[in-house]
Amino acid sequence: MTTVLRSDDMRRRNRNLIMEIVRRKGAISRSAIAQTAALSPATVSTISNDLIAEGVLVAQGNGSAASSGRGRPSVHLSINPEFRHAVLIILKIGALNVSIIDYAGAVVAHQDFHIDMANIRAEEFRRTLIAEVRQTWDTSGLDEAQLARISVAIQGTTDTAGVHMLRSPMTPLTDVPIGPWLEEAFGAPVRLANDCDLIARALNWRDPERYSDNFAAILLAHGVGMGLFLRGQIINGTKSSGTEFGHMLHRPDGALCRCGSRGCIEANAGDYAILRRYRGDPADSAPASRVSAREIAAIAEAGRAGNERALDALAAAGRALGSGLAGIYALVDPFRIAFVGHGAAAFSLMEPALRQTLENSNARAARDVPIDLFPDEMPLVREGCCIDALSDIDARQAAKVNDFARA
Amino acid sequence: MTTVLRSDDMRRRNRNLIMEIVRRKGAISRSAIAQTAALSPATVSTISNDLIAEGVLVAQGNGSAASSGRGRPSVHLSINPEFRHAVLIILKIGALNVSIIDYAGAVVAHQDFHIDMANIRAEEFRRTLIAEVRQTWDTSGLDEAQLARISVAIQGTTDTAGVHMLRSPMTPLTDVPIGPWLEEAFGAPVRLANDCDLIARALNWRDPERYSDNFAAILLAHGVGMGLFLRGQIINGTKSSGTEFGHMLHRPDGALCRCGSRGCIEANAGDYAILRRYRGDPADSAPASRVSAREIAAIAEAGRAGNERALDALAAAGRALGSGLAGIYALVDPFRIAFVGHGAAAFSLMEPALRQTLENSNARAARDVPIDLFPDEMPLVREGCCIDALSDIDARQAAKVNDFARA
DNA sequence: GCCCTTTAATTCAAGCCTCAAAAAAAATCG
DNA sequence: CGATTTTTTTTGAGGCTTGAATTAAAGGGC
Repeated sequence: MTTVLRSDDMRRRNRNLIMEIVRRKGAISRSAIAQTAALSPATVSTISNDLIAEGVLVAQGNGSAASSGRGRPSVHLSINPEFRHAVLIILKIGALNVSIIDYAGAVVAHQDFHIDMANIRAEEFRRTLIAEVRQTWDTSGLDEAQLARISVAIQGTTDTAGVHMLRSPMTPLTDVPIGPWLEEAFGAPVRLANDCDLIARALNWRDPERYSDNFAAILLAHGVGMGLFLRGQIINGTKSSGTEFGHMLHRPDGALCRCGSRGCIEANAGDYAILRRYRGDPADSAPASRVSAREIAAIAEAGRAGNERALDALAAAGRALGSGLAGIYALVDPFRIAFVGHGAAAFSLMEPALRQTLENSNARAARDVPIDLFPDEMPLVREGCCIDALSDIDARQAAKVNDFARA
Repeated sequence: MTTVLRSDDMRRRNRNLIMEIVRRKGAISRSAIAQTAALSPATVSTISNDLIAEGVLVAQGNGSAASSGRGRPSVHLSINPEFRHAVLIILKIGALNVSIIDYAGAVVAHQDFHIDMANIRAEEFRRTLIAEVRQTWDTSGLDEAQLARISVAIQGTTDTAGVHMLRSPMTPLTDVPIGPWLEEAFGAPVRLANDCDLIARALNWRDPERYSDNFAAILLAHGVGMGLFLRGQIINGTKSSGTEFGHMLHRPDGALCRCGSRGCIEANAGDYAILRRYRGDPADSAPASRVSAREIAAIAEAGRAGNERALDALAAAGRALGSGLAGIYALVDPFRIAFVGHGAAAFSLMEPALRQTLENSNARAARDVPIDLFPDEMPLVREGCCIDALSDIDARQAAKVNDFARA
């Protein structure tokens, strides 16, 4: 069922549109905004002057930008970095990275911590997390009133609201209320998101031409995860965020997975699975708990040098990924894939098996699906987390102004 | 990227909202509309009087509806059946059903034709189709200017635009331009849609409480198809409509499918697959070309009486369906399923195997997913086709009025 | 039979919002 | 220094929704 539309909704949406354009372009004149947004100059003027008055945007005399000829010079608008700040937290096995960013997305403070969550109790985790975030915040020298949002990227699943961390390979703890913890400690809205979802979000942000309606980001690391966009919207569980692509069944009674099941895609394409097969360990042997990027790189190297076991292990990974994709492609026509993470560095050796698997499937046309590689996932996770935080601040500010005007 | 919003968009959307409410409620007063839509009585008054002036709605003195007490009696608004008419065409193996409906969705003419498309040439198909539609139209005695829309339900896939029929089990013809044929012959907009998608649409229309954000309709007939809603939107291929759920791989090198591959879900759960296994025919024997509903019912009957082969065949179907669902549930958390078609009448005997398969999968929680049964798919296909046609007429009319006002 | 109460629908003025056109601002060019 | 050019702002018009006031059309009570 559609929902009512009032005139302030109109303003809010056009305002968000302008913010999106400014964020993407960095610095842009009012008239250029009007053109890209298909809004009239008058409207852009009104809205952007409001934004400047609020302190959201700043106008900077065109400055260096070659006073490009005749006419009144355009004034470039840009995000006011000082307007608000956000905390980005990236939680992954063994590590906790905290960044403080300004409203323009620049990192103003950053610290990396080690954390072993394998045997941690919830209360200890809570204290550690808060202490390390606070410590990082303090190095920024900012007033806490400046903090408008905390975004957390996690390996694992969250509830849809992005409040609790349901399950994660980092820890045996389940249903961890990270959201409420941080909200209570810092008084700012908090949202958790799955790392793969954030990678997909980042790709969509970076290059909306390529990554718009339908595409997936597949993280090839210790585990295998997927961030999926369909019809321009991110698809995550109805109850939890993050698709469990890695735990789709590839081969009944196949190799043993970290999750305890057998035959998952991950049990064939995750780091530990590739290593296990390369070593010739039995398929039901316990997954290694940690595999370094170097080890995977070494296997790829061996494969390129012609090592049969390496080639076999990587081909198996390719087949598992291909069969999972074929399943999805039966539901939705083939779409672009980005393989992300250090597994992507070995992808060229998985690719033939993957494409062959697609060709043998019912989604034959998927054989030629475009695939991009991003061996380092961290910049994408950070970028996704960043845009998640900032666009949320934008939206909240727009809603606040609206409510204020109404009251 | 979001898009601009102007004040006429607002009006169009609120108008559509009102139409949706009137369509769903059948006859409803202005004040009741205002309440359900969360619009002010003033706005509803303005818009609905416009609609009445255009002839879209009619006002009927509350009539029978017990003059419910004090106060000025409410006037019920309802769709004006005479405003426009639509042609609904349902194409399935061996049959071509044509209905003419009025603007309120009532069938004013209907004819069923037999058609064998196994060895038909495109030109002959075109002529037959047009002739039979025209013949049915003529029995209605309506003026052709009354025809505002043609909606076609097909077994098979279409392009996303809903213009060409790409592939269908009905015929070896591919890429059949049914849309352009009919548009040229009747001068009304035409859209083709996959039958499973329409079934899902119908469920969403009938019972939006139950079938809203995430659910799937699975058609169990000769083939196995799926209409899938995620986040309230129908998901079909990026290039073709209709998910190919039936051709997801269930078991590598498994039973022979109609499509030529092996191990598809359909090759285990389609009519012919159940019959084949029941008879004890080898799994690679050629699929029967047609199986009647009675045959499936007989197998179910035998199963209920304890026949082992029948139970085995139906359990195999349940396992195949369960494994396909488990795959989807790994991507999206478990959602409600409606099994539709005569296979649904035998579902109780597939259910234990299906739920067991889910329980053994990684989507363990999916074991308790709610499942509804609709043994007769035709009313749903018709209803989906009907609402598809009518809501399109509504939207076009709203856009036309808007454009007119702007010019 | 008349007046009061109650509920539905309409009218009206006000407040937003966007837009086109005109005006103002701020440069360059000759 | 005035003409030209381009950007931005101002202004007036028109569309939309809304709350409040008004009108319409009943039933209830005396």
